[in-house]
Amino acid sequence: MAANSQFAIAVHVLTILAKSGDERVKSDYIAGSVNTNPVVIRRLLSNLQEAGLVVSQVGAAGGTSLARQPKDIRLSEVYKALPCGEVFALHSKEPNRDCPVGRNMAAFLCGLQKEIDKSIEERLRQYTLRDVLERIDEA
Amino acid sequence: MAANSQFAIAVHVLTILAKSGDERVKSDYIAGSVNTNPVVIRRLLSNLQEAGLVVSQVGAAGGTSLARQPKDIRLSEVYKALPCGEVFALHSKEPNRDCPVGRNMAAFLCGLQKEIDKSIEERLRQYTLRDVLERIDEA
DNA sequence: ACCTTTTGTAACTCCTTTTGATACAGTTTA
DNA sequence: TAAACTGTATCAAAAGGAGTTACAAAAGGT
Repeated sequence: MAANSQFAIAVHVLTILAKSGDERVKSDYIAGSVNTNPVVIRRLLSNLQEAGLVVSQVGAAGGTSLARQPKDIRLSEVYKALPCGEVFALHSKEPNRDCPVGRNMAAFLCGLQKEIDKSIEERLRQYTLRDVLERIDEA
Repeated sequence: MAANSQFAIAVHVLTILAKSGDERVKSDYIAGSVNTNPVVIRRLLSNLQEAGLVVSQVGAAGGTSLARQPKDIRLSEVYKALPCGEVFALHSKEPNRDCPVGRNMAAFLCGLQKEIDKSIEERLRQYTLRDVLERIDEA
């Protein structure tokens, strides 16, 4: 359970919201559907709200709904909204400074990380939430 | 220290081997350069050897060297050689079966994972170990 | 106004994974 | 045969994610 499942859950949650249209959905309901704890969902929704993808309302009759049409929400936005880690981590301990290779390795790898992240985002930009809905329904 | 730094270390290690040419390098030396434990290095080299990227020899005067020229080792091969996880994890607990969204979500996300992984590999295929050497040296 | 419902968050435990470390068997060289 | 390595098993330590409980703050209904 260590790997980041936040993106997966986020897509799931957003799909539920998309299906609910303008109706506000409660974290309790979503949690039941995703099969987890409501707080986990609220934490996630908090991130999505910061990114402007959803709108939540507190209080009785509160809940969350999409901030935009499904066709205007790209999965790349979802990905960027979450505090997911990079594809690979840099060295945990800094390499030995006496090693000529180690000295410049970090800079190279850091640049590579950014390139990869860009690739991922480009790929995810091809899908909107509406695409997801269609795939889910036709399956 | 939870995130996977194996890819980063692998590139570092392979660069050291590339710089050493045909000479066999000992895990102790590499560990000193990367600033970690020799066993961590040997575990990693074990993966790289399975993938046919390096050749190790046991016994006195043993050590490891590249199995091919740096120009013939692509970073995508390094990536594939390692048991790194996926970019995002699927749900840890299976979604509620009563939820129509949850039922088909896993299949969609699984396909998406594969697509992303392909993107990463395509990007990494553009770099050979020789490219890394050049970047490291010119910096 | 008050009570209920619901979000937002802090704090804590639990679990998993990665890393680091020790130990030792098996191999090879001299 | 002794010394120097790799290959691995095993364990402890560290970090992070996920699940929980608890509660303050906000909003609606009566």
